[in-house]
Amino acid sequence: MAKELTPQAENYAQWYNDLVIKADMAENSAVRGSMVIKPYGYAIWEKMQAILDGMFKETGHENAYFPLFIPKSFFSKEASHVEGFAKECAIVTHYRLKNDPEKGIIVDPDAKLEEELIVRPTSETIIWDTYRKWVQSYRDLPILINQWANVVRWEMRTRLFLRTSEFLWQEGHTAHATRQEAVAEAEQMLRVYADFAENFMAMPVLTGVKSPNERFAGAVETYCIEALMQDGKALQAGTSHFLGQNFAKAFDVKFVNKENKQEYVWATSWGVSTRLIGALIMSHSDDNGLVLPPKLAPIQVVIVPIFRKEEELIAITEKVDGLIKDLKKKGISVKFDNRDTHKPGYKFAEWEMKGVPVRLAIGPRDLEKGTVEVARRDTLEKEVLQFIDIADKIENLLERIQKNIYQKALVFRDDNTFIVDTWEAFQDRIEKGGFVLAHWDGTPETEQKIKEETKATIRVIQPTAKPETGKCIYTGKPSPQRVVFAKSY
RNA sequence: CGGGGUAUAGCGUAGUCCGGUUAGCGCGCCUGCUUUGGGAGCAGGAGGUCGAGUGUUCGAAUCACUCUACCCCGACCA
Repeated sequence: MAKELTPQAENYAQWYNDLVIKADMAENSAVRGSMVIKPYGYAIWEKMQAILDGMFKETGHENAYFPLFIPKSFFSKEASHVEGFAKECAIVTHYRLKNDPEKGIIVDPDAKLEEELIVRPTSETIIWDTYRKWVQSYRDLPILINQWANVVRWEMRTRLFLRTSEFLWQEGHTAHATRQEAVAEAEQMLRVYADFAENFMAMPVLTGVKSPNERFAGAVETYCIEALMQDGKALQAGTSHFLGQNFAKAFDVKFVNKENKQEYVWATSWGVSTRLIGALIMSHSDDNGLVLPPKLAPIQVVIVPIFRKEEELIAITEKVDGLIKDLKKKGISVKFDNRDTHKPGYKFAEWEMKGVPVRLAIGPRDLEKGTVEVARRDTLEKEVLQFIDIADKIENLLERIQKNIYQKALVFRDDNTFIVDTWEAFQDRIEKGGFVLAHWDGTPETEQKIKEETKATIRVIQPTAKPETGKCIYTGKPSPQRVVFAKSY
């Protein structure tokens, strides 16, 4: 009973923390705000990486790697970019330590850097400084590059996966000859993210653009996918930015177009991070632990043998050997948990905590009857099935689980999306959580005031199929469309 | 950076107010036997510079001062 989670209903934040620790995904490290990602958590990240990486390559991108350190001066080149990141930068000032007879190891004051280095909070500056050298003609464009990297943002408060001082992510940085092409790229990558969120993470997302207040520092337009967590708070799960010519101008990246005229290059950047693991957890999991969508589960099927004697284990092993091969042939990852150091009940609880989608239990009784017990993690249902054709049945079940948890999350989101027309109803609804669709007069001032009074921000402005005019919830001024408000992570 | 709190074995904690033998308990860990279809039982065992430093005292986990780290609430944020 050592591994009980705080129930969600009692304290959602505590539940989340307990789960990350007890499912063995990550733990806090000796460095404030930085976590150790443990093998099981990292395996989930590797699955995400592999799928996203494939999608990026499918859309024509290549991977490259840029330095961790960025000269301080680079940051001052794009004004709003500096403003956005200045308050959360780690800075390298020295390059050597020395022994001090009194204080032990100290920073060698003689080893001060001429120019301090910033540990990258994002790589636009160093990348655009590099792109300058790569681009002369329209024939050099587009540049479609992604990098998998770690970045550092010195956050005041951190939470495992959701906000850590150092985090892993990917950042795409593209350069284009025209505005239209860059906008199309930013929109394309938003669709890639939405596709990944919905079809792999089984997490429904709203897509659209950010309000000016919430825009990325240096962007002309920020597109985002926005998900609703089980506690009614929104989570920004991925962003794609149309950067206009801001960085090209700041770093003087020009090209000669077909008409032999100098033009600044158009840019995009886009990223998702290990925060997605937090999103995954808070989309599907329950008081028994993690619930993973089959497409991202490091282990999709676990087989727990039930045995007293060595001979029984041998018989079971023989029985499941073919099944394991069949499943692997189908690309399904299987773990045969034949440890004799733990009892079946312990294993059941452990794999439940770790969110393995399908668990098979097989013991002497099953061997006699030619059956196997199949348990699914999402519904916690168990049934005894004939062993015949079991690999096909499991393959089918995994697909059903993937669909079911998406459907469940979708219903939850729809049940927690509200249309509100009065300020009183708005305040009340925001307090209770969920997405709130309301009219807004379009000004940053109003958004700011709403944030100050309710802590809610505009999460996303969705593209409008049918514009619905109305009056701003706060000022009563005319509004062209509803926007999505929520309290967020 | 403001406000509040905590620091005792791998983890969770009792003891601190009111100083006094060997710092107690649960989980986990190790050994043995019995167990194994939902987190096993019994028996034995190992494991502690009581966050760090200084002071008060015959004597400090306990009192005083200083420092450090972490947690919670705010402002900031993927």
